[in-house]
Amino acid sequence: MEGEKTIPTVFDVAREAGVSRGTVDRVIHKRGRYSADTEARVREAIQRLGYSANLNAAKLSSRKVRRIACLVPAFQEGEYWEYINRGFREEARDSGFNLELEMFLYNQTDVESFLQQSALLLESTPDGVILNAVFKEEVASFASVLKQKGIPFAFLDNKVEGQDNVLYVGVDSHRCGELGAFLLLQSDEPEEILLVRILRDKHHKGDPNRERRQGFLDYVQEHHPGTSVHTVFIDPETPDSIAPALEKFISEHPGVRHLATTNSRIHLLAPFLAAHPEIRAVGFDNLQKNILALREGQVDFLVTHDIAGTARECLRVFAESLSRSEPPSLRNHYIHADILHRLNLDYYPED
Amino acid sequence: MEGEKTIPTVFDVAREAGVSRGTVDRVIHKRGRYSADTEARVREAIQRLGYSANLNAAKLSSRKVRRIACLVPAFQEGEYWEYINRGFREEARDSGFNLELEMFLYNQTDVESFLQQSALLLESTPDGVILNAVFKEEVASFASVLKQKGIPFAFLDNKVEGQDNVLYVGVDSHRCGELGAFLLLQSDEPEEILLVRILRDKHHKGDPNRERRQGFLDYVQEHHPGTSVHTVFIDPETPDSIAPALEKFISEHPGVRHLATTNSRIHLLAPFLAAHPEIRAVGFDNLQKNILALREGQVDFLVTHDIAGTARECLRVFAESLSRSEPPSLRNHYIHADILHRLNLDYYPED
DNA sequence: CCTTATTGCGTGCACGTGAACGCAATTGCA
DNA sequence: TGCAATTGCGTTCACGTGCACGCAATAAGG
Repeated sequence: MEGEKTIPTVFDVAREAGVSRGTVDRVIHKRGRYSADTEARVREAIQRLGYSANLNAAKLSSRKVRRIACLVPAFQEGEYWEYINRGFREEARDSGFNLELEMFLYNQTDVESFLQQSALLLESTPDGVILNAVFKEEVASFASVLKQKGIPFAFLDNKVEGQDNVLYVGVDSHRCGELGAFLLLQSDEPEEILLVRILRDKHHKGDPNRERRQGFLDYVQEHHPGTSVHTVFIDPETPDSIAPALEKFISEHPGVRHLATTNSRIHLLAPFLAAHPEIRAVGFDNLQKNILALREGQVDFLVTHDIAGTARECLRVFAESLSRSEPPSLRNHYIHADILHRLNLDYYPED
Repeated sequence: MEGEKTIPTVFDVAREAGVSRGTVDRVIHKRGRYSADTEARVREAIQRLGYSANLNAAKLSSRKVRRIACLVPAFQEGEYWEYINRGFREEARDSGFNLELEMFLYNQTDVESFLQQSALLLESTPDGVILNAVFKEEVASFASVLKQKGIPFAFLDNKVEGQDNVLYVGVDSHRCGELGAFLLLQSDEPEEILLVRILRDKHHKGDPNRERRQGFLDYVQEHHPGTSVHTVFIDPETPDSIAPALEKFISEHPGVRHLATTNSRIHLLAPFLAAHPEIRAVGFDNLQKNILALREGQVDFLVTHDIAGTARECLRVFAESLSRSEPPSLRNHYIHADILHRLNLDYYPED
């Protein structure tokens, strides 16, 4: 009919700018060999036509292997970061671009290992980096190095402030913490609740869940000022000690009916919770074991997001921005937080 | 290194089957001009190599326009089906295939208009049909006609039973109804609750939310057997009469503290709910106006799914199956139901 | 001023698929 | 038997992009 505006191609841009297709391509990918004047004309033509590359054609054509380095915590089977890793692998496999992952895994409880892995990463000179900001200062200075070296990077799941124009993909952790607290307390007004912290080493430096926990505490303080939050530390390395420790706490505080964790391992408390059906429990993250605890009723709600899907999304957006040789159009790519309950977990992506 | 299995192409299949690339293509797309023997060899080669077409290349190459007819309820601005329509349009625009939508919109309250539109649809002989099953029997017989004519089709959001090997994309409505009831009641045990039904004509035949409402009622009956459900009908055409009608009900049943709707228009009750903060309210579907009521605290929870996103997903999967000239690999494509609350609505897809 | 880099630009191939075209062999029909 | 229609198959172009290559014009260096 009348609209029928056909999508512009490089050829249209070339014609509009009065140059050849190859020149347009060189400008777009900043591969040099063109004059400032030509660049201006080409960019203007791109603007005017509203051109953007056909991703299908780009993927089909791209023969170059892009090496993406992932600087994330090491993991054991079934842990949070294994899900992230799986998301990365899946996306790399069928993104259409030729992505090659190089994993640099550090120990979350050991700054030294982070520094070591980040040094190794620099040696391998990848085409791009995806990283998680566990150790705030160290990550910030590492980010500066990347920026200075001209290596594009993106934050997954955790960012450091003050890094502008950088992609971040992840949830609003503080808000998730609030949401967890809301779901735990809802219409109740308990005098005391229990926050279980599951840590290998309670004195180490990194704290990936700080914002989430802060959100939880902020919510309690604001909406339930009469409620006091007890904290119990448990060590995931000695699972047998968990139930006794909690039983001891409960015997000392028999009024407690509400429990939460702020990391991803509430499943470790499942045996204890099974023995205490009167305790309402809220946890985070859709690990398979957590889902199981939810399905069996030991946990009431999980606040989560599609972990592997988030990693995929992060790599996808990042790879697209690399293919355009330009920073991602969206700086902060916030992921929706899901409330998971026994009644809506069946079709949740890969539980 | 050793794995390095490269993804097989049509050429690999052709070599494996001892024929040319064109022959493989004709077999895959069932375009005739090949012997039964050849077909067998080609199919076996496809199996053996695990071949599946490169979607990027397919999209790039496909010049054919595919006409998809959508047989769905007519809508006004801001209504549920407008979101669906938007999802269709977006996906058609940037699916990469050359999709051309033809909308056949019928009046949900009028079987005749459905029959009329479905007749018009048949006349236009589309390449595929996406439809919603409002009038069960009529849809079932229409589906038979489509099957007999060899026109592929898919159900969105509502299906009729007994249609095998057909794509369905949507939520588990019964389960969503249960979830809504759970969220409404949670730890409470009220004597009576109010179910508001918003209908233009309470005697018409179609009932798109029957399963959802049934799920709601089933949950109440099973988990709160002491609770009685009152139903009030209101007419969306006369919004001024809504609040008075509900006030009247409340004055007659002063104990009611829980309210739900099972269609998508709880936003119509926002003024009433604003005047009754003591009433807990749960609704369905992330219409902008519903989101607003959630944000402002008149509604406590929405049970929903990404409406436009679901429509996109439906069209995407359907178009892919058309391009493969084969029924979709997954028959029932269930969509996860989301629990929406004031604290997790900010990053929900297009509210 | 001559030789060699460098700059600026155009051309051509490849990616994997869809689908039209063309050609030979076979079949159908009178 | 003769000629057209059909069947079975291979070849070729097009889709839009990335990127290597190649050629001319200019700049750099002796």
